[in-house]
Amino acid sequence: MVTIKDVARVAGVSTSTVSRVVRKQGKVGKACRARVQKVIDDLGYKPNINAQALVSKKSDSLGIVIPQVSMPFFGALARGAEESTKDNHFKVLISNALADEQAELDAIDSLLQHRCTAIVFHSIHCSNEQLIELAEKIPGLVFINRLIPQLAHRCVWLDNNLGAQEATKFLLANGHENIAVVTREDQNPDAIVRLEGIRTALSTAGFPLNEDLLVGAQTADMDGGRGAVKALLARKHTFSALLVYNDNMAVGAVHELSANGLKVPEDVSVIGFDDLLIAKACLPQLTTMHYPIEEMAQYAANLAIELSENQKEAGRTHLFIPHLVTRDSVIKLA
Amino acid sequence: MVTIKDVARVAGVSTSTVSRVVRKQGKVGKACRARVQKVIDDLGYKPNINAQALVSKKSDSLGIVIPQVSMPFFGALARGAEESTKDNHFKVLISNALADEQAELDAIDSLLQHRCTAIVFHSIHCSNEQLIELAEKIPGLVFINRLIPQLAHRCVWLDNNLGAQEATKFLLANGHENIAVVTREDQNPDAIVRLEGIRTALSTAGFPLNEDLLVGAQTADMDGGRGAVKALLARKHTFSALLVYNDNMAVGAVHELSANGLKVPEDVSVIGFDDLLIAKACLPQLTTMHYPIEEMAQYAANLAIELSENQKEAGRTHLFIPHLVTRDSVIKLA
DNA sequence: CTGTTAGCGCCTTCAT
DNA sequence: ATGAAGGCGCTAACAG
Repeated sequence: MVTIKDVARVAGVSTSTVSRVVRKQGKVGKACRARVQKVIDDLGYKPNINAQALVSKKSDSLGIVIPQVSMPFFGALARGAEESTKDNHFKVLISNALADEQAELDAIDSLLQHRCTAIVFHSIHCSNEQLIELAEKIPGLVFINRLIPQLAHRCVWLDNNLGAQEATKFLLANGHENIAVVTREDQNPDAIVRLEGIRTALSTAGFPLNEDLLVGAQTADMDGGRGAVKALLARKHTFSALLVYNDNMAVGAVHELSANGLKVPEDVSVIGFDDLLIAKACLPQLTTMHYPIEEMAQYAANLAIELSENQKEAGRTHLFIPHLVTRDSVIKLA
Repeated sequence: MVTIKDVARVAGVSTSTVSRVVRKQGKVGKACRARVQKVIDDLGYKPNINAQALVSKKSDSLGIVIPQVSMPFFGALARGAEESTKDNHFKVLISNALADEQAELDAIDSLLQHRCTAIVFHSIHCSNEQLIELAEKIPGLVFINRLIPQLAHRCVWLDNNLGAQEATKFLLANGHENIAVVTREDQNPDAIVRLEGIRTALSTAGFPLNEDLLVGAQTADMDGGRGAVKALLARKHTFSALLVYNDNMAVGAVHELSANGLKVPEDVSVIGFDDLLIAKACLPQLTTMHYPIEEMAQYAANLAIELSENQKEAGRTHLFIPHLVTRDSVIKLA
């Protein structure tokens, strides 16, 4: 590997000068700059990023901590974050932390060891208190998909309540009154908020949620959706529409309905949440709430970088709004 | 950030000693080691990875270059690579390079600047010559999903020909003789090899491919699949089964067939390739060839790390074999 | 404008 | 078994 010294020697200047032309800052004579640049090109010199990070006490990496890159939702998140690094030459360091609280903490730790100063954190296991403590230590830490009241200006999140209301209202507007709801069984905060939104919209419209039509899924994937619908059908209550926590579960729901001879949307309308590829792959294509996770991640990444560079925290809020994507899984009732 | 000096001072030893206990190598007195370790724990000392990389001239990062993390196939690849870092404490540095040759080269460059010595490269734009040149410079560079004959021991790839034959034979075994094929229009090497496999299997069985039943898709996604089937149907030839380049396209194909009143698998059987989540989301669930990309990536990552550490190249070959996953999109003809 | 001088945090001989 | 010294590649004052 050719170093700055090699360039300096060949160009007949000091390393400082080379450093200056590399980073295009500081005053360098026109002729001199050209000469050095030529040597740099000729030798194919590339600065050692580790050395740069060492001396400047920060790296040019944006860290992101998510449960799993391979899950489409988080893949999209990673993609969005990466998009924001196109301009500034940042690299994305991904830390997967699916397991538990400790895994998340370790992931952050590892990023810190790399002197990552800008981090986007999608935490599902840590407590608000823990996150607040972390945030104090790391100015460039931003939370995504989570609202921590005391740290609102460092959180980029989605209005799940509004989204759920919107979805509900759409069903209502299409004449559905017997609406079944598939939520998550676990304590997932998003699930709780969405369910609240659903209840609100339903009550407001004068059709309060029939608790017999509420089922919980054990897992937030297709299997979970199938299982929940199976349980729902076993109850033998009638419903004309199904409001599902997310697209994966919704697809599972469609499968289970179909396996029971119920056609979507003719017999049952289904609406999802997220708008992942899977929603378009489903037949009928799923009507769903679009979750702008890529944009959110890009925004969060920019925010993290900004915060890591200028300490001052902009007082703005970072709330995103989902919107309805109408496809083929919801039918208008006569 | 607490440094090695801080630990040394508090523990009353030299930095060398601390360094020794941190890396658990070299001789250190039992009592001394315990004392130092305690200080390390108390202070929460974590070595600065950039400094380590600088002095040791290599980083603990595994680089991977792929077109896009957000595409499920590559997400799975990233996941596999990451899996291999669980043991050794490596971190995964992802470089997305979708655009072109230059983007791929830049991605490698950037990894090199980080002193990544182990790299898994999924190249779709570079020429064999370019890759061979790179491989000479980077001992820990491994190619995935691509066979470069001169570099076979550095390539981890899939037997696409065999896979395509297998898929074809399965259709044949189910009584299908009029088999339509949806391939990719571009010069994608995998597409070429798979098509060869299909031709071979078909000819061997005595039903050489009817060229009228061969269509190319413009893109390798759902839309591409739809478009290709649309074109195929316009030709008004009969066929009982559809062999599609990959799952995304196959799902598009199912949609287009369905839009034309053709039911899968009753009217037309469909088989895909990859076995992504989307194959299971499709209704009917897609019968497809499982592409063990996660295992392959994990293997490739291990190989890259191994090669980067011990120069000697194991003379083994790294060929993976896809296998059939039978689901609901293929019917047995009477 | 350009060069000199000090480190950044860590590891690696080489002494002791 | 432990410490001292030097240097990895680069940048940041400070001199000229």
